[in-house]
Amino acid sequence: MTTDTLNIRQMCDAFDVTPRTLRFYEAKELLFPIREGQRRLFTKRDRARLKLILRGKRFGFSLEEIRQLLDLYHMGDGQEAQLSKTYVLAERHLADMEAQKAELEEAIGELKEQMAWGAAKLAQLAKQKTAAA
Amino acid sequence: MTTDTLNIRQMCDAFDVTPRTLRFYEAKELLFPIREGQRRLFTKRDRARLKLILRGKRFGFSLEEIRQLLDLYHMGDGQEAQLSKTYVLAERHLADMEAQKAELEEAIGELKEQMAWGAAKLAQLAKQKTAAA
DNA sequence: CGTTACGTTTACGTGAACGTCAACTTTACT
DNA sequence: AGTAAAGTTGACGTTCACGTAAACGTAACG
Repeated sequence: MTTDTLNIRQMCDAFDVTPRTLRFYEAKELLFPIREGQRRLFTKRDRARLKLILRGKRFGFSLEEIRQLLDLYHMGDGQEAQLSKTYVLAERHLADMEAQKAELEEAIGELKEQMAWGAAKLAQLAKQKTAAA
Repeated sequence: MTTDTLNIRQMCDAFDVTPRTLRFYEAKELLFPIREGQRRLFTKRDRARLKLILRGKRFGFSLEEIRQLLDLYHMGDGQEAQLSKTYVLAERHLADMEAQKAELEEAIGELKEQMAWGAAKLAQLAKQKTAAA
């Protein structure tokens, strides 16, 4: 196997982000690449985290929210207090996502309705054109 | 029936936004309140649009994207060219939302897995405490 | 008629999430 | 040894989506 770590360019290509973004995420403590001399090397863990970061962004979470939530996916074998605190956060997060899913389904339904209406309107216009010919 | 329009304060209370936000949305041509003298009056149409705006925001769309999409829900009886252009945009929007829904379902699934793991860990810790007592 | 409440415009400020540029190292060739 | 490529650290700039403060209008109330 190759080194199992990616340099910044490989990481950027893999996730379609800029170096600036990765450095920024590191500064914000969302990623923790190891260093080889002065250069960053992104581990498997960083890749997993970045995937979650980008997903979180798509769902409209801020980086700060995401930072908190990342711990959910890295629930180490900490002490009970920390673990249960994290668990509570996860519950909230889950509820939020399920609410969003419901809203999304509603939105999709409504948009489809509108589109059906538009399609009908277009068909009607097409018919008029045919009749006129 | 009362006037069927809301002043800015009523509108803010109804949607939990600030006056600044409503004025900002008007400046960005997302809302078109009518004027009574110098004051804004928000119509039923504005309420429908604001609902869509806030929904769009929750799904991570920018205000500019939302502005374009708002026309989808107000597909007037325009001419065919405009109507079909709008329709195409709607198709893209729909595809985007369904992709997001899929991603969301995946995320929910993964989070649930993590939570199950965390719950097990917590149960285990509780058991240890019981045993120690 | 003053003032209080509500709204308005104008304008500058702010936090988040990067973009961009300059100056510098380090490694990799030739 | 020279130089190009890739990466690094500041540091300032930018866009979006508003917040916030100042100065003003106006309609109603005591």
